[in-house]
This record gives sequence, structure tokens and C-alpha cells, in this order.
Amino acid sequence: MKKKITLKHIARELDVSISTVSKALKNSDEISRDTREKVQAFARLYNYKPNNIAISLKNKRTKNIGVIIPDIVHHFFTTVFRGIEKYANEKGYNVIVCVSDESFDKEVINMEMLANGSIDGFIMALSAETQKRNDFNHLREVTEQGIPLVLFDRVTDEIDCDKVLIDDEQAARIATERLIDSGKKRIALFTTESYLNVSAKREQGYRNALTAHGLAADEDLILRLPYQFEEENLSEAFFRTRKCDAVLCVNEIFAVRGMRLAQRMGHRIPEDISFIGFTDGLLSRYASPSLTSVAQHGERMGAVAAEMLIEKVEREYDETDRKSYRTEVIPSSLIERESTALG
Amino acid sequence: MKKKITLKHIARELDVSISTVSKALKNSDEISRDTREKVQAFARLYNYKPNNIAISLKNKRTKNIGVIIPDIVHHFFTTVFRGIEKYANEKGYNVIVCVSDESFDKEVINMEMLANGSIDGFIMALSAETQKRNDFNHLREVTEQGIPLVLFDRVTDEIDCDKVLIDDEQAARIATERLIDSGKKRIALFTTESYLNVSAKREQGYRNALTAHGLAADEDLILRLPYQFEEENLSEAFFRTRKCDAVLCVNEIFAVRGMRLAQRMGHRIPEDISFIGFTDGLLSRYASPSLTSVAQHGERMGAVAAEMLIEKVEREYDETDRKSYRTEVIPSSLIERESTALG
DNA sequence: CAGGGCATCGAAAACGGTTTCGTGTTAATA
DNA sequence: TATTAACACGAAACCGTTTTCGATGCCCTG
Repeated sequence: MKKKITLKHIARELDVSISTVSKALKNSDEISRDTREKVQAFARLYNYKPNNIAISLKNKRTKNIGVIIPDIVHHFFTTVFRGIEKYANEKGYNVIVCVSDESFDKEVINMEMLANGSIDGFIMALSAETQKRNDFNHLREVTEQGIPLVLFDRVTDEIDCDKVLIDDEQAARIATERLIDSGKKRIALFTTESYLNVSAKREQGYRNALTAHGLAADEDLILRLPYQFEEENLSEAFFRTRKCDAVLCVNEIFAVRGMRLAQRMGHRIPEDISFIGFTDGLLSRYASPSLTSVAQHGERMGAVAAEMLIEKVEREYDETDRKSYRTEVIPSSLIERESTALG
Repeated sequence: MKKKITLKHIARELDVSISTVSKALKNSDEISRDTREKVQAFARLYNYKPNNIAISLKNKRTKNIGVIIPDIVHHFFTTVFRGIEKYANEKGYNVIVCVSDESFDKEVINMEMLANGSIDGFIMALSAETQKRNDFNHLREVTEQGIPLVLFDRVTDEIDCDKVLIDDEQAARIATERLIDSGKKRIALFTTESYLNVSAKREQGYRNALTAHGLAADEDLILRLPYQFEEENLSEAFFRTRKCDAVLCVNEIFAVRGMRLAQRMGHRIPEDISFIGFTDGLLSRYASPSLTSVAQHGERMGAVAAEMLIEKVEREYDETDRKSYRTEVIPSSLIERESTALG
């Protein structure tokens, strides 16, 4: 077992001081050509690599960024994560991921663990519980310590920091308008119980589109499903008791489930009922009929978040007074597929 | 901006030595009751938390584990990751994720970055390119340095280390037998180009099941698709030119695409053609018909991998001679759904 | 030949902890 | 009263770097 070699070993072996070795490896012109070459050759031979931890301690910079997300087995979050990881890696950063599991406590614990020197900054999406409780002291503590923070997707106005989000209102509005334009009049909405910020905004966009086109929102056409819903929650009763000719869903799963149910009841898609979902993932692509859905460009979102964070991390601290926080809005786009394919 | 407080600050403020503060905070009985309480009160007041980096440097233990996977927007890998993260977090470890993107070079670079002190051990699944090149020197270097390594799913025999995998051969065999038992005779296989270890094993299981039941494997019924395949690769020609009554697919996507195509051509599923896929994810659940598929229990796999790794990490190093590497096989199970639902 | 200047290197502090080993004080004991 | 043990604390080494600040030794110049 070849243990890692340190500056001290090299110094001892070559009978020079540690500082000489350090400088020689950095090609400092303070050190003679001979010594530099000797040291570098030795280092190469024994595959010397500086110890990251020691460097972190010295520089007070870890080159790690902490990512806290509510769930990892989740298409949108992993897509964002990919964007983060790619950009961060290019810039020489590593990414530490913690999963809050939609739990406030886990979110807090994870933040505290990482905030004690393990990372240079945070990128996160708030857990459902955190949003419900409206308690953001853990975020405040972190920012007050001067640790940069970027929130994405699930954000809050309570905290001053960089943010990057989807314009959910607009996306839902455009999707709804697309349905209206294709002649649909009774448009239903399948959404979640509404403590989730994003759901609320999507509902708003839906309502705005309706009123803008002189259609009244029919509360009976708005179905609020639990986050992890079971088949029973969405029963045939809905389609039987309420006549609708289109459905906007705040996620993919609601949409494919809805489509399946509607098809079983003999409705044709999109002729009788059109469907549009959110989060353009595998399901949208491979459902039959394939699902028109709002693509949120998560990878872009992640890259932007990482860029904002690293910019803050690397900005010299003397500019600490000029706290200008940005909020970037990533445009979403509607991917049209068979579930709305009308003439 | 309240900067983090250190032992030195406390010591100076309370006019004691740094060592006294350190001991007092650990409740050492070397320190008087009075001093301990005074120090602890002060520390609590100013919310003192020890610096992780400093502790890591001292202990030569980071409490971080490195995970390297080929892709993150991938149901199976994220499921495994969730298992790793959960177990690791329980044990007080954080997880640093790097994505190799199926690239050998990225895999090597990431390993080297992390191996210089950032982590206590690795959990990884090999990139496709690494498997194709059959070059594992980066793994060897790491293990020779005494850094524990656990491989999962995409493993190699070339490296001595802990491994955890699916019995792909058995899973494919059982799935194929399930098809045979239900009366199917001409069973096709949709697989990837076969440098991927897992695909090869699944193919083997498929062949074994056939021969065990006196059926000859018809090479014409084996379709090898590129890893990221486009619609054109799987054309109607397949179903037109080759008669089959069942298809085993090495992943979900091949299966839902196949099902869709077959349905369009008027075949009924499962009556005319049954389908079974691998990787029981969202697609299997929500496809129509829903897809019977081999569940690989990724979360279990991740938990086991993390357990094996942490056990090695925390084992005292004097037992370094007793190198007993284990290979755990996670049983997979067949989740039966509509795509094989015969009487 | 004294002095300055340069080239080359080393000692030491610093980052923030932990831990070993003293050391000084006090009180109990011989 | 001298010895000693317990108690309470501090100094210093150490983990592996980086970096500042000398400190040599040599050559060249006046």
C-alpha cells in the first residue's frame, strides 16, 4: 500500500526545507533551476499531489459547493443537478448533494453540517415542509455568515439572495392559451395541494389566461391532488360528473394518469380532451399519446445557478458591501406533442 | 456579517488557553466545572461550531464519500444514489457526486480530484467507455493508496474490491422463463451494443432460459440498439419481417418504444406480443399498457454499497492485512403488470 | 577591502482544531 | 515540615499547505 506522499517527505528525502519544495513545485524563481528540476522530478516520480484538505484550510476555500434538494429520484431536480454539476466541474468545483426529503428538519441539519467549512456556497430548492412552515431562519443564518446562497425553483421572497426560477405563471398562462386557441372552452386543472409555491403560480397563470379570454374559471374543474397521489384520488367520477375538453396538469404524472383514465372511459385524446403537462420528462416523451408539456430547461437553470454562485464565491470579499442580488428567470417552452395535436 | 467564531476567539475572550477551550467543550474532566460551564455557555451564545476542514486535516478523515456515476438523469442511478445518501447521512457522512458522463477521461479526472484527501472512500459504477477500454488503472491506483472502493452494477473482475450487483443473468432468465411459461415461443430480445457488462449478462440469461426449455435462440430475434437510440433504429420492419410473440428488453425505454410501435401496427399487448423490461421506473408504471419489468431495487443496492464502504472506512487500519472483499448480490424481482397479464 | 546587491534557501507563522505532556498550585499525608 | 498526589490549566506538537521574512554566501563595484 503506497501511502500518499507529502511535502515533508520530499523535503526530507531531498534534504531541503519544506518551503523550498513548495516553491519549487510552483516554479517560483526564488528557487534555482537545479533544485526546481530535482524537486519536480522527484514529485513526478512519486506522483505527488497536494492534499486538498490542507489547501482548503489554508485558503479558507474548499472548492466544494453544497446542493440541497427535496428529492433526487425526480426528473426535474436531477436535470437541474446535471446543469450544476457540469458547470461546477468545469470551474474545478465539486458538488456535495444532500436530500432534504421534503423535510424541514433534514434541510436544517444538512445545511448546518455543510455550513461549518465544508462548502463555499449553497444551491438549493426548498423542501415542501419548509415552504409550508414559512420558517427560513436556517437560510438567514447562513447568509449572515457571508456564505453565498442561490435558490432555484422553490424559492421564497423572505430571503435576500440570488434566485433562479421558472416563470410558472407565464408558462401556465401560455399553455392554457394554447388550449383556448385550439378551441377548447372547458379547461380543467389538475394541481397539488397548494402550499407549494410553484403550484400556486401555475394556478394563477391558468386563471389569468381564462379571464383574459373571457372564460370564467369553474372551481369544479380544479382538482387538488395530494403530492403522492394514489389511483383512487383521481376517479372516473371526475370525468363523468364534470364535462371538460382539456386538462392542464402541474406535472407529468397527473397528466399521464389523467390521460389513461380518460382513454379507458372512451374519450379520445386530443380530439375529445387535450392534455398538457408540466416538467418535460421521459413520461411526456413516451406516453401514448405523447404528452404536450412545458419544458423547464432544468439543465440551463442549474448552469445559471452554479454560475451565479461561483461568481459570488470568487468575487473578492472587499466588495461585500455591494450586495446586489439577481433573480434570473429561465424561459420555459411548450413542447407540442400528440396530446394536443389538433389541426 | 457575523463571521464564524473559532476556539482562538473564545480563548482570547475568556482569557484561557485554546487547549482549555477545546477540552471544556468536550466536557473533559481535566477542566474544572466552573470553567467548563463558562466556556460552554459562551460557545452556545456565539453558536460555536467546530470547523470541519480543520478536523478533517487532524483526523485524516473527511466524513465524505465520493460517488461517481455515468449519468444522473437516470432512474436507476438516482435510485441507488438515494440509498447511498440515506445510509451515509444516517452515519454522519456527506456525499460528493461526480458524473462521468460515460467518459473514461472524466471518470479518471474526477477520481483523481477526489482522491487527494477530499473523501474517505469511493462508490462507483463504471462508465461505458471505461468498460469498453478495459482500462482500470485509475481504480488500481486508488485502492493501492488504501482508499476503500465499492463498485456497483457496472463492475469489473479486474479489480479486487467490494462489489454489489444485480444478478442480471438470473433476472433475465427468470423474466424469459415467465414468458415461456405463459406459452410464448418466439421471444425477441432488444438489447444494447454489448460492451456493457450488464447487457451481456442479461443476454446470457435470456439464452440460458431458452435453451433450458428446448428453444433455440434465433439470432434474427436479437436486436442490438445503440445506447441512445433514435426512433429510426427500431423500425416497423422488425415486427414485419420477424414474427415474435414476446419481447424482453434490457431497459424501460426500449420496451415502451417497442410497445408503442407494436400497438401502432395493430398488435395487441399482451395477447399478441408480451413485453418485459428492465429497470422498474416511472415509465413501466405509467405506460399503457403498464409494463411488466424487472425491479432492481436500486435503493437497497445503494444502502448496501454505502454500508460496505463505511464499514471499511471505519475499520481500524491495523487490520489492513485481512483484505476480504465481498460481493453482494441484490435479488431482483419481477413486477408483473399489464404487458404480460395473461390468464 | 568594505559594502551593496543578488541569488538561493530556511525558519516560522498561519489556517483551526486535538492531544500529549508538562507545570504550578493546593491540600493531604507521612 | 517535607513529600506527594490530585487538580486545573497551558505550551507545544501535529495534520499539510502557503507565504512572509530573514539569513546566508557570493560577486561586483567603488
